[in-house]
Amino acid sequence: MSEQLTSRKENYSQWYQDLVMKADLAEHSAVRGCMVIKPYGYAIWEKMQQELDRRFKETGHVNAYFPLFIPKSFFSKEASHVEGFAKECAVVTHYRLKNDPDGKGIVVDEDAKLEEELIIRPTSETIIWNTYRGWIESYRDLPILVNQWANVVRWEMKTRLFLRTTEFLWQEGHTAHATAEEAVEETIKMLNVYADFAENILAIPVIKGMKSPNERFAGAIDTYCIEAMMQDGKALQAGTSHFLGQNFAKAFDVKYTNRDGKQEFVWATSWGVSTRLMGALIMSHSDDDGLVLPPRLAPIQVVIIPIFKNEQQLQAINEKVAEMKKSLEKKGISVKYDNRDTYKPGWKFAEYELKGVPVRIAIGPRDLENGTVEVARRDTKEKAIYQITDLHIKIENLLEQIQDNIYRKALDSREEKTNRADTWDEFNEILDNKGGFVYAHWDGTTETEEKIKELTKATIRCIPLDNPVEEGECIFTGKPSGQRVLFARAY
RNA sequence: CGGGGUGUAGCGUAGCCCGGUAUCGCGCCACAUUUGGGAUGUGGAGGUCGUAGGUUCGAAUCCUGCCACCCCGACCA
Repeated sequence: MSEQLTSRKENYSQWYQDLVMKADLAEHSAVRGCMVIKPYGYAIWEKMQQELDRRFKETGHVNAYFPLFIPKSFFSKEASHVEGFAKECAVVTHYRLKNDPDGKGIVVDEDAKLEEELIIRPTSETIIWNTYRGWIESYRDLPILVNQWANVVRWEMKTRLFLRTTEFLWQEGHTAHATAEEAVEETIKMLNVYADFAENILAIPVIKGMKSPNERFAGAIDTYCIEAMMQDGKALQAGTSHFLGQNFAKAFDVKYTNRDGKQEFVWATSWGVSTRLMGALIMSHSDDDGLVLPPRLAPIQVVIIPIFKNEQQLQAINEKVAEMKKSLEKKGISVKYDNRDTYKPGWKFAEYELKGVPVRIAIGPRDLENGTVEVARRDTKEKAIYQITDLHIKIENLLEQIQDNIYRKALDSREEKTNRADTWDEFNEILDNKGGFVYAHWDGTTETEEKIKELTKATIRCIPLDNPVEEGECIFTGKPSGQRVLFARAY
């Protein structure tokens, strides 16, 4: 069967790529490292946007938009920031093309060289803080709670559909506060928003934590993150929230006058999630038959497929389905009725499984006689016969059950892939044979962290927030440690 | 960016070593029979062989540059 995916067991990354393409989520474009997000993939991203945007607004944020281009000089104003991003910036140097004087084609017009090069934003802290300088004078102007939905460009060496592309879509929140306490509170608040979204909508369990100094965002005082575990035992950072201190305020001279009439630098946060979440979603739940979408995120929650031998039967089914569809939609359920006669039922079954539609309803002449339908759930592949009379209530419940089941399954899978290591040998043994998360003691130094990374490819994903205090010895150096940190090989 | 690989119809491929105008499967179109798990038969359409040059009477095939993608490293959300 030509439509089948490579199995996860056979080749996990091939499976991932097959799935992205065959489920019609995205494809490679003519531009290196850049993808085309196809309508079905974009519909899923739009659902993510809606859910996140609602949560941002509920927590007092507003949307705004800043330029794609950033003057080069802005980048050098915050030392560690430029260091972190300099190596992966796309630079605009000219503003005009002309016909090639030596023949056909078109060339850059060297006369149209920009006086100052423009950087295509890899992130917007610099342009935004340069702007905030003009917005903030008094404590009365604070806080500023702004989010931006945008595209950014990072010239990564190696790209992978959704997980790492040269251009990607994301949201970036940039807030300004009068006090450090308030900014820290904001940082944690947004981390919690992300965690809530990941667990309740995406059905992906995450571990909230703080990055080690080495893994911190360029320009941040503290970087918090949510970390998820994929089916192949690799970790994936699903979102970050940074406490930026006064670094950007100082770099861009953003001060406010406090109640005592004194000038103070403003405190900042930034936080973001990207289309990478699409990758997390796929690798958390999907199987060898295709995508598995949690109902709360699925653009199509229920697909109805008629089974008919002739036009007359189809007519009768159409009428029945119209009622069903209406009562389901009244419950807020998104329903697609696929009564095309150009594809056979079996083909459609496979197609919607590939696309991860949570519930499929099949209805044929037999059902019309009995007042029933066949209901199949995507997550477990189970089929059951339901009475049509109270179908909408049962489907509503079923969608919730599926949402829970998908989450629980992902959680079980993560637990199974979470281990503790007390010795260096044990640590290596777990990474090589099981993969997954490893809780282990670490002496707290960047040197040790880097050495471990070099030897095992495992990094400290985070220092979990709910970490118990536990005395122990660093698995690598044997030096004393006050708590375990979370290691894993990661995407 | 370093090492390895690939690029032939919408997709997957054979042919390349040893030069003579491209093979097969899926898909697509038409018709018929089908329709409760990816239908079958018959007929048909579809190709700048990634791209630009070079060698040659002749290039998918040999040579060079470039581009893209995949795998493994280094970098990262």
